[in-house]
Amino acid sequence: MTIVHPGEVSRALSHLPGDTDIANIAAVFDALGDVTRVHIALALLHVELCVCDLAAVVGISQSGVSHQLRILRDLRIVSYRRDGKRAVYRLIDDHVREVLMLGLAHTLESQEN
Amino acid sequence: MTIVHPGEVSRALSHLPGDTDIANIAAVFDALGDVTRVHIALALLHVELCVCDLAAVVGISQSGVSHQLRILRDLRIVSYRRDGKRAVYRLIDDHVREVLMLGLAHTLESQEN
DNA sequence: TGAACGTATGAGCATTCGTTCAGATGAAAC
DNA sequence: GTTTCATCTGAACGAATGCTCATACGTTCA
Repeated sequence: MTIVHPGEVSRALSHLPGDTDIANIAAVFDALGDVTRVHIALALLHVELCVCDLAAVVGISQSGVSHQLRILRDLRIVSYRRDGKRAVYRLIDDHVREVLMLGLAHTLESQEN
Repeated sequence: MTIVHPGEVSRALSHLPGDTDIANIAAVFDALGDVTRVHIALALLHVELCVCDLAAVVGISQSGVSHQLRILRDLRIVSYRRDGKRAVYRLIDDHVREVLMLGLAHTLESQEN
């Protein structure tokens, strides 16, 4: 396998993040790349919700939601506060909100053809 | 499993896209949620590249790149033009570029703590 | 303290995914 | 036509994923 356009290749390489950064970016998108997890994230776009309410919204077990929330927490997509026995989750910042809305916009656009 | 905050739940539900839309949004993020595919997409941020040059950049076989490009094509993340025997790929629009850069920004921010 | 409730975690299983290998398709040059 | 080269596709296999079940943790209230 040979390089056909060395100039373009080195231009591409020069703007490319390091392997660790690429892996982290992939991890963030992967976290949102699952129906259950985007469902959770979209549900949190405008309100905070506790785990059992999230389970009701997305329609899987409380345990399943908790497992997915761990992934979203680890990737700094959601955060939570304790309210007595409850854990109330929210999106971590407007940055995440923006990504979600771009994703939504992208799929709505794609439907037009 | 019971609903604890009916008001918040219905607020969440009222802003939620339909199941099909949610699945499509998840599919788009999932497409970018793989190291190889996001590597490809990031390589295309500023240049067009043919398949074999992409293989050189991301470091897997040309066949593997082609398989992943199919997924990115199907989800309207990349498009391509033919140049003789070659297929030259590019990001489909600035929308996608914006999503990628938000993802990059998010991971760079997360590193600060 | 002990019971009750919401949440988190670990194991196990079915399913999905990404890769390579081998071969097919299609375009250009002879 | 045939050869060559770049790309695409299908099969197959190991690795990773998401769910449920059962159980543990931690907080509240009696």
